[in-house]
Amino acid sequence: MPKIVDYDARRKDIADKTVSVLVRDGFRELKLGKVAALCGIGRTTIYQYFRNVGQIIDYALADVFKRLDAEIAAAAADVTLAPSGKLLRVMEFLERVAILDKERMILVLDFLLHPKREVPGVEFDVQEHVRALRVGLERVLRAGVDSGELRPMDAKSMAFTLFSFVEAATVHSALYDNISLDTTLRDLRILLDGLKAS
Amino acid sequence: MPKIVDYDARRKDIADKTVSVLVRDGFRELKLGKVAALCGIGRTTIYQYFRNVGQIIDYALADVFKRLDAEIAAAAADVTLAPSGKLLRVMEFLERVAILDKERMILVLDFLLHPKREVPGVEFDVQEHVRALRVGLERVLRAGVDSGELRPMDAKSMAFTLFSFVEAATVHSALYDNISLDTTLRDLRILLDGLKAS
Amino acid sequence: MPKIVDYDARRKDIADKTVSVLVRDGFRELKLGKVAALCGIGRTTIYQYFRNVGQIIDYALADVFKRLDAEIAAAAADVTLAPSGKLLRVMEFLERVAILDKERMILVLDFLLHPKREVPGVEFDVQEHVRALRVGLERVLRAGVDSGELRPMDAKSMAFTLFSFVEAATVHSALYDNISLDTTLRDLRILLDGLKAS
Amino acid sequence: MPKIVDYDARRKDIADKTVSVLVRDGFRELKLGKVAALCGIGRTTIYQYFRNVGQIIDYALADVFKRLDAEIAAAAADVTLAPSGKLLRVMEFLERVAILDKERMILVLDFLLHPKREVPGVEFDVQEHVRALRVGLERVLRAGVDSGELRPMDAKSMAFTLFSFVEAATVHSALYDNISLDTTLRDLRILLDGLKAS
DNA sequence: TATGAATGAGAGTTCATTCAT
DNA sequence: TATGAATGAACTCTCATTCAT
Repeated sequence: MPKIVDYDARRKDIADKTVSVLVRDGFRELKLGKVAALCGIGRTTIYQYFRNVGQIIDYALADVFKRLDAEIAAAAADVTLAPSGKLLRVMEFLERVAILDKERMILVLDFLLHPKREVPGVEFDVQEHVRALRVGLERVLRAGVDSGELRPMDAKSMAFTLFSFVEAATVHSALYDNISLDTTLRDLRILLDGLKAS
Repeated sequence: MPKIVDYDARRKDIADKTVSVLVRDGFRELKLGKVAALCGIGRTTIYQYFRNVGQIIDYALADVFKRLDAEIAAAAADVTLAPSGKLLRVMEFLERVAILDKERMILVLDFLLHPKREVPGVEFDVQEHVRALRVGLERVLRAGVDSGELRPMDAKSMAFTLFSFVEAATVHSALYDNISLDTTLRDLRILLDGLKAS
Repeated sequence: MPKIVDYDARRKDIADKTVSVLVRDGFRELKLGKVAALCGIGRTTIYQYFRNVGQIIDYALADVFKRLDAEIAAAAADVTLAPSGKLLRVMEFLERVAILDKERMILVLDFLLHPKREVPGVEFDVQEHVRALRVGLERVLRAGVDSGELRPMDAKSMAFTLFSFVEAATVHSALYDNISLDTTLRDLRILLDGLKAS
Repeated sequence: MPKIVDYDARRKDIADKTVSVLVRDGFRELKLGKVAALCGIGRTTIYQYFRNVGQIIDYALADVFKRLDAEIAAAAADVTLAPSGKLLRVMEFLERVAILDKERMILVLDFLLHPKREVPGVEFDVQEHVRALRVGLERVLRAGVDSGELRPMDAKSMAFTLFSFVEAATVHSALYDNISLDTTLRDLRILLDGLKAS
């Protein structure tokens, strides 16, 4: 019987290291050799796990959005929460990711800034997935407005604005290592409080 | 003096086209061949105007910041304006650039997101220049607070926040072609009004 | 103005050397490095003249058949020759090529033996071109039979058989360097004489 | 003794499939992965049976010639046959192989056309073995001439010519699937009849 | 025995850059 | 000045082969 290796764990490791190199050095400097070295494996071993560079990025992107999608869905389905509570939960989660998992979020931002795909072979449609996320936010907002818990507003536009907040947090955590999650979350709560019907 | 005009015009053209390719296709797809084709010149002719790829980007970045620096300096030096007026002028300018000259601003954002330089050979320090810009903003804010025109605030933090606004505008204009400059500026004015001492 | 190089001459040189390497060492040992070395140029310079390996082979094959086609057409159109004369001219030409330009003919034979294309990217359809050549031979044979100059025969089958003669000559000149063109041609003439109506 | 039977059977299977891939797709497309897939075994299992690719080809070539050598030897030793009978038996056998076992014969032809060995590591000397075969033919011819059964001839040259017949049959069966063995053998018999002393 | 894991060697190919006109 | 020619460096990816179970 062959060597026993945790296939999925290694896939994840390769994808993580790829994102790291990508974010630290930029797309132009993404060399599989660097990734392999970081993983402690041979350069060609990567091809046991991914067909090509594009597939690694695809995996990383799908992985990010799987978590984001799941959280939004979970919040939406949480019957113990009023719309404002759902909103807070989702936004806190996004901020948390933007600050704690900043490399992945920068990757997402890269693809938003360069729609024509940074790397040939990447099939994942970041733009579309972000749009879907925003629609999820919108739905929560609208539910709050309908129930009278949130003040009347243009839900679409507000979803947009709330997303800006996440983007800004991503940019800032890229720029400054010491962004405080607590402070950011406090600011967020104040902002969201303002959305409640008086 | 036709030659000199031609020379500088072509340098600018090459840099502009480079930024276009970069932003549209991503750094990884930046090929001098594409740039030359867009400029309608031979591939190697580029080397008559720039020593290498890094120098083209350097030129483009320097060009952006020359305008930004100049505007901030001009606003600061404008004796006809009160601090709040200077602030408005600077911020309006930045928003305008973010929306109307979005490719250049995306380039700047790219370098902010990837500090280790997207292209080897680029010497221009974007981080440092952005910091300088923010310090300029801070100075205006502090002057306003000191003169009593603006309400007391943490100027440093506020400069930071105001910059977020510009970054968000850049991301959004990358994402959506039809960002309205007017709406954005109106929102900006409301926001800045809130900074005035009552 | 750029370096002056005889573009077509170099293309031909590259194709010739490619065929040489191919025939001497086999398809598996066709390495562009070897070809480039034989041409006295850098490995990557080849890509100035051909898009990829397949294109080189395509060029070589097209080149062979251009000559073969031209000769068959010329013989067919030669009004000074009776059918038996045309037949002799064509067959002598084919034998001559098989012996004097044996590398190119071995290349053709390779593709006949391995219909699924030896090299990915080769588009030239050798089987079809050989078929066309045989049809040309057939036409000449039929004209001779119709005019009464040649004895009645199954033209299709005879064209086939005459081709075997060329193939055998190719194989033999591959095997033995000292195949005598004169002897082969003499045998050929005797053979073709037998086709004449008594 | 199931294991030993299995072992040899699998060696043969691997060699057969290797030849198939080789002949169908060309040497350049010979990948052990394809062979393993055709055999229904894992890619690396092949190394339980052969040390490397060259050894597989060696085995296949040796296998072909073992049969050819044996048949020639058997015919030569067959005291019930006159030289012309031996000749017929050998030639019929060769034709039969050329048509019924065409893949193996194409393999042989490949090595004749590319003396420098198609695959590095192959040690089997095809040229030499074919030469030996021809010498065997020659011996039979000479015996016939000496006994007066066959008409006087240059045995060496005639052995050569008879081989051409086999080569042509191989090329043709590669080209056209529906080569008729019966027709070919009938033609062969007529041809060989012509060698008999009147 | 059988085979997944792992990898070094090496191929084709691309491209920024230099050369030469 | 402008640019085709030329190429070295470097990258992605393939594959035979070895390792370890």
